[in-house]
Amino acid sequence: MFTIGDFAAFGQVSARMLRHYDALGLLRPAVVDEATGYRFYSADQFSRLNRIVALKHLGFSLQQVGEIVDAKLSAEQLRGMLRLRHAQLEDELARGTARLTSVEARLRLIEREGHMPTDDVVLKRIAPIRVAELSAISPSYDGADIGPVLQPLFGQLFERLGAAGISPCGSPVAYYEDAGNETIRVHAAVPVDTGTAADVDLTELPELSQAATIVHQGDMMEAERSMQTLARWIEDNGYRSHGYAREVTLQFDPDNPANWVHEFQITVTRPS
Amino acid sequence: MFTIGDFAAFGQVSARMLRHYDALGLLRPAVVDEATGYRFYSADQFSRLNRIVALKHLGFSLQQVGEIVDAKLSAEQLRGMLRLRHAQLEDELARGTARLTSVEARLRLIEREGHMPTDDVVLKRIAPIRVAELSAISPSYDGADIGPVLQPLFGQLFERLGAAGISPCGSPVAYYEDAGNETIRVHAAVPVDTGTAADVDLTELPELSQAATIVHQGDMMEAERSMQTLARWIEDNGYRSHGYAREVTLQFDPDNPANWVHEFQITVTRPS
DNA sequence: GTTGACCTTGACACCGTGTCAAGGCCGAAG
DNA sequence: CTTCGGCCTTGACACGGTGTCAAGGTCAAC
Repeated sequence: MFTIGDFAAFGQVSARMLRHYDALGLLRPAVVDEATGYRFYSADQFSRLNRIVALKHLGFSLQQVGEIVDAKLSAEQLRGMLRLRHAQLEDELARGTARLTSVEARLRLIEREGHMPTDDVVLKRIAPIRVAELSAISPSYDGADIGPVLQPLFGQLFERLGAAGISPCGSPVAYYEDAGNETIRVHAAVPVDTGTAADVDLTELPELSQAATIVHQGDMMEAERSMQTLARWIEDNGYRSHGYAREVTLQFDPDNPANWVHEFQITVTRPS
Repeated sequence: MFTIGDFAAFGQVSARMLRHYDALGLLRPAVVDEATGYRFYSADQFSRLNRIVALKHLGFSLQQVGEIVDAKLSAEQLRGMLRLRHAQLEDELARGTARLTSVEARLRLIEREGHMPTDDVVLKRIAPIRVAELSAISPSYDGADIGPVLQPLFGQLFERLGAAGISPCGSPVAYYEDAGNETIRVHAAVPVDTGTAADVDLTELPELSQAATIVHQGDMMEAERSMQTLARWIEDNGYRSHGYAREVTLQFDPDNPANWVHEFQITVTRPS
């Protein structure tokens, strides 16, 4: 017979946890002194304790451990739990390595530049969106060429939507497609949830299951800076960009481009 | 200006968390309507939110995130935190892969045997222990040879300790050393915390920084079964045993060996 | 003016574990 | 026999990040 302290010390668990397991019915002491409430454990309870510890060590919750050790599960169910856990662990590991590369990227960045960036890239999923849009051709990818095409396009779009009594339900989005001959097709889109108008295109922007995004503040003439940050992040963190890019207008001030706020979104994948 | 819901949706955070960040002072809304308490966020707060999200994603706690984004840290301190985090992550990863191999080992075991073992191996650290001991030579490693040597040795040991007025402060431990010519030296030891007696050896059993242990119930004649389980576990889980083994007697019943309980301990290392 | 979607605060829950406090029990030393 | 130190008891609170619920206020659209 062991007192709770001895049992705990030998079993490499805290007495607190043994009481907890008792409360959960996971591991009851062999004997409880009726008068004093003292718990006493027998030597052969070490094997149960070890089962619990081992399972906990695999990352099962105490509840799952309880189900497993009390053999409420068939071998088949057990296999199922283990396989599930296996999948979860692989997932965690993948996330863990991604974290690690991110931290390493940060370290490199700080070594290189002596400080941390103030604009931060985050990875997100972009849900599909129904939009109304107009498009046009721009002679090049240069910001100086795109702006003059895009601005009036948005102007027209809002005008036509207003005329049709449709109001946007989200922030305007611009995106681009290669149109050959060094030119690109510029799309000005705005989310709508319903309604239709003859003179705008209704379409659905597809989901971006993994997009690297960065918030750019200020004039689009300086967008290059943010795009570079984004590109470097993608490379440093072991992703590969997939070309498809969007710009979401979060704040627009016709009088002062310095107040503009955009989010750039680029789909990325992790080559493994 | 965004309401909390919009800001949350776009930033891929829950509104609950935005309120939480507000409470922590981590991200205060740009405007709070005095009359209604409504929070409003400005578009340029997305960059702060993104910094927070990105840092959280590296696994920093909200408190650490706060310190980092509020630039309370010098670049040097920042480097320090990142390096620390880097080390932690590597640790976690190592533990994660160990877990994964353990789960895989379990799966193999269950596929092989159709059920889970009831005796479970756990890895522990064994602290160094001061012991009083006697030793003798046994002709072989065979349990049938060792028992008859070990038993009287323990008898003598306890007798001499009793005579010296010393009482043990832990469970008896047996361990073995190769003594050449196929023979082994058998040690019978028992932990003591103080006192000395001329006719026993006082020594310290060294720490075992990583030992695979299993609890064996019953007669030592069947110890082989548990030892095999242990050996297989060690192999399946990617460790290598290091020869050095101990047997701790957790329960001893002179009348009925079926009631005996021992723990076997073998030092292991993880070759990587 | 009604309705439905959104906002507010405050609270409780999860889980595994540490820690603290107030008090009881036990064994050894005086 | 008393006292003391070390163990035991129960009960509580805390951590952290997040979900969820309830009760009530606000806002915009119809």
